[in-house]
Amino acid sequence: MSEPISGEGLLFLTDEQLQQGIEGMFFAYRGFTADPDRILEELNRDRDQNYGRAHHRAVHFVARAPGTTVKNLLEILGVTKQSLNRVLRTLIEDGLVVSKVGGSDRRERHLFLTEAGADLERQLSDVQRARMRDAYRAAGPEAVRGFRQVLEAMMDKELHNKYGALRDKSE
Amino acid sequence: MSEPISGEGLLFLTDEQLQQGIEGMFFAYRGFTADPDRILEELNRDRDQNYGRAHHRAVHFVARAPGTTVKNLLEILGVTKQSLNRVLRTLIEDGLVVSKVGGSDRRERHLFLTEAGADLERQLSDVQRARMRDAYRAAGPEAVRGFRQVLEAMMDKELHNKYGALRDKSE
DNA sequence: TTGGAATGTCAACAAAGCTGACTTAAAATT
DNA sequence: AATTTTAAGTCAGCTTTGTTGACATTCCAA
Repeated sequence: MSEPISGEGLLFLTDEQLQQGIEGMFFAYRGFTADPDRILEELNRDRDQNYGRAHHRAVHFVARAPGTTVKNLLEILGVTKQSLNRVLRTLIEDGLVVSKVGGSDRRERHLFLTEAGADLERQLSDVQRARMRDAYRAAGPEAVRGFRQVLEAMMDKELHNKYGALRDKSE
Repeated sequence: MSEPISGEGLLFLTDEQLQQGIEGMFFAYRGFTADPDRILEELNRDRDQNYGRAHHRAVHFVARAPGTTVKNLLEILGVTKQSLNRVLRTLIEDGLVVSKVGGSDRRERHLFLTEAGADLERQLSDVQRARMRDAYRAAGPEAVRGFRQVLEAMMDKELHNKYGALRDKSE
């Protein structure tokens, strides 16, 4: 208890320390989603179709990997096609996303943001990045490296790969 | 792009770096909840009342702060009392949680886990801690410190306080 | 004794996940 | 050429977990 972390790279982790990490994730994730949630809520005033986190995620990843297929998006988001389809349908109906038939494989649909879609994405992304930037700055560069390392180690292996792929190609 | 992070404590953060942090949070949170989710899903086979993440969270914080009041739990979880009540009711009906009238203030209900409740909590908590432990070990002690710092900086201020209080007292 | 706080309950609803069954079109395989 | 597989989409129905709003009860405190 007196020396929870050794200097040799070997970790003596108490349950209390792990517990704090768990709760840290819980509270931090709340903060992480709070700002975009607020924007969406305001945007939903006097509208018919309400957008939520699911829409945010879809728009985010379409912005991130323009031309991505529905199948790819399904794998990244980890939801059923029925669930994603409901979200995509409203986004397409509202003119935020367009779906184009694939060139080489015409079964596929490639997804892109419209101007309006990109606008919304920017709004959501701006506040989320701002919070991330503030947190990074408050914690410092060394902490940021550590943060990234722990996050990567916490992901599922397969997701980790999809995440890696996302950082390279976008088609 | 060539020197994204300076050595002087001043951060030059590209949007790409922040974006990666955002996606890191998204994927890591999925990993973070995956194991307890799986246990609950298995447990839900051949049962009537299904438990989900909301039940996990309730049980977690009751275990963490035995005797906590409903009001306190509401603040920590950030949901409405109706939503929490539905979860607590099933946990109480199933004999996982007991609610005791407060001693000093008899309006309050103090919550405790029963033996069975503590058993479930331990199951869920074990796998979650195991993942956290593995991630911490893989990343190393320096990274863990950084991770914690960034998480704390990412929380909302009020939540940060509740989180801090949780680390001290449990009543 | 009256007002307000803490708790709980009922009803209704919405977002976002799920399963299962099915269609259409295109591609791949046999 | 015929069959099977894959990608996408749809319909129906269900669950969990969140939301409002209205209301009752209990009981502390001014």
